[in-house]
Amino acid sequence: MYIYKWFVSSLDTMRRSATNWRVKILAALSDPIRLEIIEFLGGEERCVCEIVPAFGRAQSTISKHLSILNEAGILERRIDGKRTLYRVKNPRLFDLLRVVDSLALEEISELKKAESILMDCVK
Amino acid sequence: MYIYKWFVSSLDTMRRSATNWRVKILAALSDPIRLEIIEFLGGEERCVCEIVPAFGRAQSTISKHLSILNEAGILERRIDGKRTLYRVKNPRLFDLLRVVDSLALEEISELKKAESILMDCVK
DNA sequence: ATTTTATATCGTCTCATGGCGATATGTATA
DNA sequence: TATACATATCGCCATGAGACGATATAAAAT
Repeated sequence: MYIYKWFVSSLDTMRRSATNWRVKILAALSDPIRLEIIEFLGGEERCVCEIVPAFGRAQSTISKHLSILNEAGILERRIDGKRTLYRVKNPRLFDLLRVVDSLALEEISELKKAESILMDCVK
Repeated sequence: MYIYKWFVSSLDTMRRSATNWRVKILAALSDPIRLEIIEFLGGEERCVCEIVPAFGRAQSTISKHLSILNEAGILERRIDGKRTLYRVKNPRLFDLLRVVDSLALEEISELKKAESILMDCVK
């Protein structure tokens, strides 16, 4: 039953093109809580019981975010007894986030420059 | 009027944290059409009148996608006469997409492997 | 000055997503 | 076996995003 479900869903996923996978990964990353979960994990493996209290959200909410990251192949899930542990699957992800950061910082500094020019005009 | 509007909106944007900028950039990228627009542009500068017919969507739809990419700081807009030209602002973006690709390809090959194992079991 | 062309914006519809409490599932403990 | 614990899933609501036709704006051509 479980295996069947997984098999069907993975076959379904196979049918998606590489572009759709890219979208899936990027969509999984485009949420503030999910980005913070990734930062919270860093290189460590942590159980849900550690992650949930670190964010002021319902357990079901965090669980769903973790599932989204897991299904996008960003996190890896490991079950140990009654606990579930997550970790960032591929450290390349941090390279990706660093590039995003550099783009974001550039954008912010550009806006700051524009703002100060406008401020001078107003004076 | 226009400058005022832009000023207010940029101040508003300034208030967003770096994390929100990251989310904005990633959200702008997490759409198949927008990714294809970026690929279509490549390193070139193209006008909307070239982009619209390349996708089977309404002009208003493409225009909105271009605005989203522009507001996220991914594309740059230049007006020339009655035409509007767009280009990818920062070539680093392509580095980012290449990293996403490598993550996606890894995921796909992992699924293919799992699929073939399951197929063998079924035989 | 009117019309045509190029693009952005608006209003509306529908569908997807995030949030939460409640419930299900599965493991450990008493 | 009953109970507590850890986590995932379900059902619902509210909000947001994408699609599109219609309209607005603004430059170019007539």
